[in-house]
Amino acid sequence: MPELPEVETIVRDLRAQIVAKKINSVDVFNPGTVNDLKFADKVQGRKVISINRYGKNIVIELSDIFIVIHLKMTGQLVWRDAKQTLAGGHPITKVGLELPNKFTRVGFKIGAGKLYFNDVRKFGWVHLMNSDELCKYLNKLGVEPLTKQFTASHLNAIIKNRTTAIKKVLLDQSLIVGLGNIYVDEALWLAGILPERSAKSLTSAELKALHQAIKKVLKLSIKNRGTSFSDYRDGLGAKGGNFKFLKVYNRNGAPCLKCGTVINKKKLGGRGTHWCVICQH
DNA sequence: GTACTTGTTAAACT
DNA sequence: TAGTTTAACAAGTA
Repeated sequence: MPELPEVETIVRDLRAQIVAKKINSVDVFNPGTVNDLKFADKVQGRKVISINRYGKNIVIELSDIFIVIHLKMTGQLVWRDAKQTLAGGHPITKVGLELPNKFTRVGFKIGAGKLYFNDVRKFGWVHLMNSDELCKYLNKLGVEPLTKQFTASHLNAIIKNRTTAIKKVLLDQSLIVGLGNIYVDEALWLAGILPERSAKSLTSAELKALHQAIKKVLKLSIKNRGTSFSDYRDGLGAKGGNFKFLKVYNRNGAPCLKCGTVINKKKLGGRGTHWCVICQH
């Protein structure tokens, strides 16, 4: 699922393709994906000024308005150049990779290429916001974990009065942005902390370990261009390479990479949670 | 037919 | 009031 590393990868890919180019036309294939009946009319003819990531949100800045995109679980944002080639310039020869397809919800013609928003489950959205609406929306988000604002003491302030499970706190986008089910499990394994531990019960040493682990797992995945299980694709339609670097997520039944004990899986807060009974306390 | 997958939020709690 | 919990959303896959 697209979490911070995946969204960051997409934004970097697209930045090289769409900035300073004009949006020539827009096709809204699924009206429920957008928030404005005149979405296409309002976007067509404008130039892309910038594209940035805020948490798991993608913000495309136009002259006086913003396109805000959330991929939720199965959303994709894929660029196709005029030659309709895949990442690396390879021409599309495989059936099923043509775009738009039946899951394409919005299509943009930008410069000489096309940008497709695909989403199997229709959870994702493409919204138009003015600067006031964008500010109000972004103000609800918590700290970015890869900025210098995210210090160990900041993390301490977040967890110190919370009795709920540390995993749930880390998933709360109003506290810390960008972590989803994959990287929370990875960070807690790396820090040696049980996902169900009460947030406020963490010791000072555990807090520091967790702070470092969060940054480490996110940076590793960005380096590997994100984790692809099924739906995630980068901005050019290719899979990410971080799957084989995962230490616990989706490794239930396999040996722990620290101690060899079989990795467990159970539901916590309605989410599949993976952990090692020996290494995490 | 049923269980399962997850990011976010609204609503219902304590 | 603030923190916490749960259900709901959607739709394809196993």
